[in-house]
Amino acid sequence: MHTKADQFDAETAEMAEQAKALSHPARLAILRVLADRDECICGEIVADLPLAQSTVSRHLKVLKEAGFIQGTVDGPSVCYCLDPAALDAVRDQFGAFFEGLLDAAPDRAHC
Amino acid sequence: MHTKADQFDAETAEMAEQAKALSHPARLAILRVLADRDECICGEIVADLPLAQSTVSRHLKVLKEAGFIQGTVDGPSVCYCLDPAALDAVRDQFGAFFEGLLDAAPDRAHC
DNA sequence: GCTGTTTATCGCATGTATACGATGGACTGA
DNA sequence: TCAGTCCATCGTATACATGCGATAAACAGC
Repeated sequence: MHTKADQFDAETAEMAEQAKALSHPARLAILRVLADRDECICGEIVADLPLAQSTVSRHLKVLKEAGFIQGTVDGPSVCYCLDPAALDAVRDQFGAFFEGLLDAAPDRAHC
Repeated sequence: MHTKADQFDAETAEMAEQAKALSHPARLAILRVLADRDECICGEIVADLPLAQSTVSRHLKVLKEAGFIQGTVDGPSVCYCLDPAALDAVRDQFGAFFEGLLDAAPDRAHC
């Protein structure tokens, strides 16, 4: 067996999954490209990254499975866009997590 | 060669590293334990998690290398604590990242 | 010094992630 | 229909991640 993630609660597991989706620079770069450029054609993303087309496609799949982006077929090409609602939710979740840590931590510097 | 992370800018690479440190439920659980409990002895953390001592020690090392926690030797045991300054910085960095995405994205729903 | 406790590290096994080229399927336009 | 374009997936290779038991290193107390 490789991972024991099952033994943690669902919320924690979900957050870890989301962090994992953000844990590769190529995927962060893809998100930035989608936010910055006015188009979202897959081919343009590939052209912007120093990676092979098949590799970028794989990263796009990870981001899609994590819910960060959507992809719609547009004739021969595919249009990828950010999912603002999902990003908003994830931002709130991470924000709440860090707040929870920081609320309890600062007064406990016994180290 | 396995990763091409070198081909992305340092800021992106650093953020990916931090996300990777948060990408396992055991590590999120460790951070919560350190925030919630009034002690931070390694042995207590091990007792709280469904993992072997050696595995927890490995996760602690990852969190330490990412800067999220500090460990100080206290006699025979080791006292781990959150690093509030580091957590604050990471929270701001992630917050700014998501804000940057959301500022540009919402009006671009061509998908 | 010896012994027991505590934690880090090593060795090993297994599963996952990343990358690329090659292939295939879907669509467009001649 | 046929050729060309675009993208996803497959196959393969390699590196990393996770887990455990066993062992080592550091310390406390006797």
